[in-house]
Amino acid sequence: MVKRTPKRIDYEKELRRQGVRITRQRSVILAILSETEDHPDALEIFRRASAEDPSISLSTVYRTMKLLGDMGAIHRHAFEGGPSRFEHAGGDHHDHLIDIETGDVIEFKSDRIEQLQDEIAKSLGYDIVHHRLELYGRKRRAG
Amino acid sequence: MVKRTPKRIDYEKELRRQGVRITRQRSVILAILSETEDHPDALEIFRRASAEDPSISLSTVYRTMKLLGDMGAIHRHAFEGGPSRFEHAGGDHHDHLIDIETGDVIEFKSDRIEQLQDEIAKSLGYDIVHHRLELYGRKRRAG
DNA sequence: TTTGGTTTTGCAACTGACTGTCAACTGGCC
DNA sequence: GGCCAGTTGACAGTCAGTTGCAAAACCAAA
Repeated sequence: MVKRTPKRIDYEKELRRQGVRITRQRSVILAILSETEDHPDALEIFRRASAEDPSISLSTVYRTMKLLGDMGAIHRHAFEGGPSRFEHAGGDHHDHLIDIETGDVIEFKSDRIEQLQDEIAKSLGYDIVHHRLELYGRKRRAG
Repeated sequence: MVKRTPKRIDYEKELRRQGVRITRQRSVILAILSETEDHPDALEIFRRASAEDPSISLSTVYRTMKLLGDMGAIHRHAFEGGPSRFEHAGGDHHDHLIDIETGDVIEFKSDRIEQLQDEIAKSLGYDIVHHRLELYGRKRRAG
């Protein structure tokens, strides 16, 4: 497995090209998403956005996350027992290991697992459209 | 991968042994769970239970699912874009392939994938407590 | 078998995470 | 700068599930 390399993307240009109107609110949210390395939920994004622009509403955050999800600019993850968390879609595909004690999310990738998934789906007569692989674990105590 | 063998379990005795009071409602729900081969959600269980005992309430279904989940008698699956679905915990561990057109759930198992997951977690300094692997796919059109 | 004291239940009100409605506002092509 | 479809904030509504409470029901003990 391989840790993903951070990557700062210029969403605005690309989204504008796709006909998306870039409002002040969207601009603020996009900046937050492109800068963050973690996986914030809507409320956290709202909090960070409010610091930039106190007039922004939570509805707008939700609407924007939905829009960006549909445009493929971000990925939504519904980890167990919590609200959806988001990340920008810039990097290459990866899965997640969630620290059940801290909620931290670690990204990993395994071509071998992906390949096995394809084989399994094929043997059952299916084509995979997408998948979800999440490991929930606890940090090993040293010693 | 291997399809799981159906298995009818006597929950009542085991639960009673663990100090769980077996009420009329729980008995009905347990019978439904032990007989079904699919992955019903709370509302569907409620519907089936209502046929047995019209006085049963949806709250009781939810409460019972929570209790049985905590006792380890059933597994709860929160597949994408829908309510939790349940299955009895009798069989051996498996993952799920969800038909995105019909909602059908197919069970599969891959020791190789499990093994790779363990290796990945270990290499990241974690012990896996549990995991979630779901393939979302479309049936391949013959021809 | 009756009793008694927890537990559990049904109902209804509540919660969290969104989604929809609508009048007011505003990007961005002209 | 003007226009106007697209977007926003406020807030009501939805959906899945949880919770408070008085009444009912387990089931261990007598």
